[in-house]
Amino acid sequence: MIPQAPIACKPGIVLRLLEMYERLEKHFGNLGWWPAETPFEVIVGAILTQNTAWMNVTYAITNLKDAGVLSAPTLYRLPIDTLATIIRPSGYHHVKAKRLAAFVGFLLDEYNGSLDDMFAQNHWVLRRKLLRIHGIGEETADCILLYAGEKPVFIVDVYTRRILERHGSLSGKESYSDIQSLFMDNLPVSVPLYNQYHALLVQTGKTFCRKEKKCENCPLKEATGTIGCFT
DNA sequence: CACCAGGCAAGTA
DNA sequence: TACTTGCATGGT
Repeated sequence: MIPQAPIACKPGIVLRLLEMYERLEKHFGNLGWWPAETPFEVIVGAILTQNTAWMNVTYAITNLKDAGVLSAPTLYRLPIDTLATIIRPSGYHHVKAKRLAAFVGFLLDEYNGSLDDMFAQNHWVLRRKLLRIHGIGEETADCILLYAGEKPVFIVDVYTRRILERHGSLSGKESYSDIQSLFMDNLPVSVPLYNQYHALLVQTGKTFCRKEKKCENCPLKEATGTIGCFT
């Protein structure tokens, strides 16, 4: 179950965030994110899925597995154009090949290729290091920390923004950090909770809140209005 | 056929 | 700082 909420929180907002979570959880059940077999595969998927449909990412990851190069040392040895060809189905493949190479280079240079060593440090310190890697921004860094490293960091993505905006809880001008703080200051610090909450928001976004779709039958349709904070 | 997907960096004003 | 643009494939 959900641990106790943090001390420095706003109870009204806590209740609304938890109500939203419970409605989504009841509708979708446990989504079991991240869909990957290893932490390294999580990180590769996090980079490949940038602004890209997940189905296309699965094709690229299958290609990497078939080629036997889904590991840091093998990826690092691969010529960049060869890597780009292998991940081509995920789109932006020349850009993403460089981004994968940048991360793998960082991992080998700084931690001798060991993800355990990389994650064996304060995760906010690690977050700053990840953000310096070419191709890793805030969302990708947080995906790596939460889903590969099991660190309690809340992920903000386009669906998080869109869903909260449609419920009148955001003006649209908030920064990534503003929205991340909205969740982290008002929810218990919990890896399983952050894991499932983000997965639920993405699933809700895909199912009910895509650009072309209306919000019919959305589990949040009957939910209370704005969360507050920014409106 | 048009539209869009689980971002990010680089360029411009 | 605050926009704008390029990057690209495959499903619906």
